[in-house]
Amino acid sequence: MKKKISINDIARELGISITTVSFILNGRAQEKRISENLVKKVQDFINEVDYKPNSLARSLRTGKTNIIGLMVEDISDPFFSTIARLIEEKSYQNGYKIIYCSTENDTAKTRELIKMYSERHVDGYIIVPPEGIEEDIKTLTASGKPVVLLDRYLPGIETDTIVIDNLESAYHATRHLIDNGYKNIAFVTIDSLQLQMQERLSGYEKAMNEARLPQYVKEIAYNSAQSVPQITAFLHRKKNIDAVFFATNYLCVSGLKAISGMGAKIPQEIGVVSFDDYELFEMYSPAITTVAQPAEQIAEHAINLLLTRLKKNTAPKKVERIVLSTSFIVRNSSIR
Amino acid sequence: MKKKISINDIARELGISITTVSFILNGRAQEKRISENLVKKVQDFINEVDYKPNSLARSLRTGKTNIIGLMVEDISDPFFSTIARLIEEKSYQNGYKIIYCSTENDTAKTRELIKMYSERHVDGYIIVPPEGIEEDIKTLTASGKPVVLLDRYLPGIETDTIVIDNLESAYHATRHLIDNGYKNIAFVTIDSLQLQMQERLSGYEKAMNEARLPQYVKEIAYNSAQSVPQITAFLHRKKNIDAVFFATNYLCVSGLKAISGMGAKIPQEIGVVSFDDYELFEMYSPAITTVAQPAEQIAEHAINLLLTRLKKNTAPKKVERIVLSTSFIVRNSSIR
DNA sequence: TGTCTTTGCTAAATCGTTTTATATATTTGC
DNA sequence: GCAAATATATAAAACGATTTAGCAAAGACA
Repeated sequence: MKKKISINDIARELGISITTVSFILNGRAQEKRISENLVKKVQDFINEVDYKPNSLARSLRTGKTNIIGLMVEDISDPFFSTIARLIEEKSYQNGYKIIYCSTENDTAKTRELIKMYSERHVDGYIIVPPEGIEEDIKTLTASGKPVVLLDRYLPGIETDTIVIDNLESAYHATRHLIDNGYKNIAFVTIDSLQLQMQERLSGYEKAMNEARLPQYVKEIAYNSAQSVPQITAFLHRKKNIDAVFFATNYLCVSGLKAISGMGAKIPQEIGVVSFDDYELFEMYSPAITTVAQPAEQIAEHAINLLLTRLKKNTAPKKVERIVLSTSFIVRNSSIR
Repeated sequence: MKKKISINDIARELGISITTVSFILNGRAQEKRISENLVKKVQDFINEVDYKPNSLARSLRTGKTNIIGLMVEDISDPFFSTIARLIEEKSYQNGYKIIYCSTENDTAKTRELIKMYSERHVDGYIIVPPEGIEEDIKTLTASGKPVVLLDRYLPGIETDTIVIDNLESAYHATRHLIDNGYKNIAFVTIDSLQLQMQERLSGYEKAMNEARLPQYVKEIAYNSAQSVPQITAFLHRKKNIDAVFFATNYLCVSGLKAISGMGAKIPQEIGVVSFDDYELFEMYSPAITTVAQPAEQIAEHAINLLLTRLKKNTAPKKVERIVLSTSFIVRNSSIR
């Protein structure tokens, strides 16, 4: 249990002041006209004893922690974990650490987590916001901390946001089913007022209206343990449905269980398309057609925006609102 | 950008000393004989202005951060993310926060991460250790920080460890294939000296030896992008193989791709069993038989052990070495 | 009345940094 | 040769908490 060495020890050991050591440590030696001789001596000593500044003390003094708080819906969801990994990597290269957590789309939990992050003095936030968190985000930005929102657009919040073109993507996916001859296409989504979900619905509606086809929308409670029986019941009730467009990957997983449980054949008896790609969809038989979000791009934009805000402490001149487009991956489940 | 309130502000505002405020804050009012009157006044004020102590300052002074560092192999692997979630939940209930990261089984990266955690002054560690990290772990425990190791046993390291019974589990899985009439059973594993992998191999060997059956072992490099073609080539070369036991879930995923690419029928032409359960295995056709690790138990034991060490700052009297047993989930892929 | 306890509170040191203001030599300019 | 400029380094005040040691007033006891 050896004692950690401090800047004081170094100064005492070398018979100089801690101010000098601090300046050298922070690369301000030249600016502060410390002789090269002394700089070398200090650096050598620091290397020798493997001294690392105490980050707590430093943060306490400077008010910066070099930590970014990342809040996604569910870190075990492949879509979000991919994004987290990419953001983490980029942050490290820029001297920032990431701490992440899952909101589970729970407003109260998210509120708690924001509070916790703020108590830990993170320098900036990247958040996939649940419903009803608007005020907390506002408080955050008002406190001067940069915030980048992902995946969802919150009307009335003046902060950088990165979303995908949900309406267009859903429209395209629905059209694909229509073009493959499906007529009674259902849209299975979650019971959420989140704008991105509404837009996916609008995309579906637009395509169906254009084609003058009947619409079947089923809403499932988020995180419901009953999603499989609920979807099964829905499909049983509407026997003429010949295709389903699932609004998220986990809904589709439940849907596949339901369809398989009913013994229906994909794609002959029922066509399937899902939002958000997933390894399972590629390996399932038949492979599932999906709308894939550009995870790399999302991560890239998010961290770049945040880093820009962190670098220049000036208030953002203009809020950025980035809309990315998705790619549509056609697999067997939607072709007949 | 309003200023945060400090303990100083409170003391000044109420015309008392910060010492008093601090005592009340830390629940030592009674012990320190602060009058109930004053306690109430201070607490009311604190609630009113929503004061939160600065955690950096507190940690700097106390040397405790109330943060646990969790390092798993890959946070996007369902096995590890499940464990992470469980550990996180339990920690919160005990006033500890978790920060986690993925080692990717990379020794150098892990070393970096340990250093980073140590610089952040985490109070304790839960680590899934890669190969060659023994010395770093020793340094850690020597520095007095409690460390709990998961999933892998490191010989010669005196610290609490939680593992599963790899040999017995692998033996059981192999026996299952033998009992189902498979004769030429291959074992596909990673090229790692990690003890848990060696034990899985031993379990396979033991069962095969007992049954006097020929052994086919294929090692794939960890994180190899070539795992699918490598497994394909292996199966092509050894045409008589009629079953494969995969040592990890990601190897099995690659294996399924290989088998599907070759057009072989599971389980008629080739039986499959995997270590580590995965949602994909349940949904695959046919569903894949697996050895499932007791994630809840692992998480529970890990956090309990660590919390015990953190509570009593006394040095551990005796290191705990917990061996948990797995459950074997029989699905279609291994029955004929 | 004088001493001893108890009650109720606080001053000041400390954790390990950064940063502002300042001190002391040494050079330069003229 | 003297003032001004420059080079080199430092003392001390923050940052916001915890904790040790101790002080004054009031009550208890003889």
